[in-house]
Amino acid sequence: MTIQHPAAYVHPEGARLSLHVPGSRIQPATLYAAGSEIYGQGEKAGTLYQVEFGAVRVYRLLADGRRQISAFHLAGEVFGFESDGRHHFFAEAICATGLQAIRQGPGSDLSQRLLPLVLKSFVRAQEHLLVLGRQNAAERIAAFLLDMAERQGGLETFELPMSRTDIADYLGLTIETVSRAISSFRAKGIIRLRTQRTVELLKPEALRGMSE
Amino acid sequence: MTIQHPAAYVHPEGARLSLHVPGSRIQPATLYAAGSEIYGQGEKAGTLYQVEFGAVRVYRLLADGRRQISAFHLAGEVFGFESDGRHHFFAEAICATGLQAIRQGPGSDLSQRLLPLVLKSFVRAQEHLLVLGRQNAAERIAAFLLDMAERQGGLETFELPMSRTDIADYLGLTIETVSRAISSFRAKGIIRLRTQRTVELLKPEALRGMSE
DNA sequence: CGTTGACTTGAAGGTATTCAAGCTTTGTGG
DNA sequence: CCACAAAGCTTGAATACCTTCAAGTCAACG
Repeated sequence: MTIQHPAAYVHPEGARLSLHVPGSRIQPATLYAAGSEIYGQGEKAGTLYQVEFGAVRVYRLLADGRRQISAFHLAGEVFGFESDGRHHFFAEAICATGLQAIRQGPGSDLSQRLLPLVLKSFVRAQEHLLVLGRQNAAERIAAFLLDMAERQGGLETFELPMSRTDIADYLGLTIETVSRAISSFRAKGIIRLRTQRTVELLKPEALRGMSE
Repeated sequence: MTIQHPAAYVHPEGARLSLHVPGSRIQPATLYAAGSEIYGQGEKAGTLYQVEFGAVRVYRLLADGRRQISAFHLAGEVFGFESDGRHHFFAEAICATGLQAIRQGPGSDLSQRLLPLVLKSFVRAQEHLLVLGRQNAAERIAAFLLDMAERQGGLETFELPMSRTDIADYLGLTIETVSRAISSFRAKGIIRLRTQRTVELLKPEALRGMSE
């Protein structure tokens, strides 16, 4: 309902960094600037990506510009799965993001390792269906904040790499409704905002009580 | 929002039929009566199912009874994927349904064949996110009817195996809203109902125009 | 310090829900 | 085979929640 497909920012397409993230293969990561496109709807698929750092949004558009973000991907997570050789979605870097490409050599035993990753993404999507289909605005925001906290190590203070507009398009709400729900949590002493995108969970139980 | 988890009907658990569906392995199918449970949340997973005939709903419940159906499965389709050995969802037969069990022998090359199936389910779930997050009631019903028609061979007349309540819980609406949208399509001459569950598409283009 | 984009807050309006009643279909027992 | 009951579906009216429209505040950056 909100945003036009943003024209890709200028970004160092193909720029390569040598990164040594612990536990990762020692390979160069590709850097994507904030807002740059990783792949687009209709493009040929076949490459998977693992997030080294930063954050990615995967989304789809309706003809009139309404946007649904189906998933955010944070450090460590793998995305880029498609079913018939073509991408059905767009993927963009939300902020400066390093990606490790995983080539799908045909006939490799990669599918053995891929299956659990795809299954995890699938279960996550299904659980998000419950949020979009059956939860109200406050419940959606509560579930979202808890999910973000958990995926960033479970600490009580964490960062939101994405804008309110992104959150709205992920949760099927408007930016105003997102803002109001967050303000309401703040007024009730459930959360505190160190900055607009730094959240501190003061009463996580209160959020858990809402999201189920 | 609607339904309590229905107590499983009496059903011939383990009853076996010899079916010879063309193209399928010649193995006995298990018959499930309307409303009977195939698996439940928390149960040990590991078995996949292919629908021989009938229809299945896969869903999740909130503590207060709100239900979200994440997918329907019709003849030919495979379901039962789970990510960590436990089912996160419930699966029930909607009507009398025959299922072919696919055992996941560990270490088999089954994952090679499974991957495309999981990917297809994943893409389907992601596309449903767009419907739940960004489409209004009429658009949801339009998309649903087109999807049902297509999955039953693309004919202009097809059956809805599920109740209005199931449709509502799949589309994130109430039963009344589903009924009103269908009535509205009927009043506009877009569809005709031979019976309450037999739909005839008079102007499929009109529906296509709504769902994107 | 001024401008731009992101975010917040307020008020009015709209779409879907809730509550309620009536209708249709299906199944069951007499 | 009919009558009745139960379930499923439809329709109407009032309400609620979220959206839309509008204005104002805050933060980042040149």
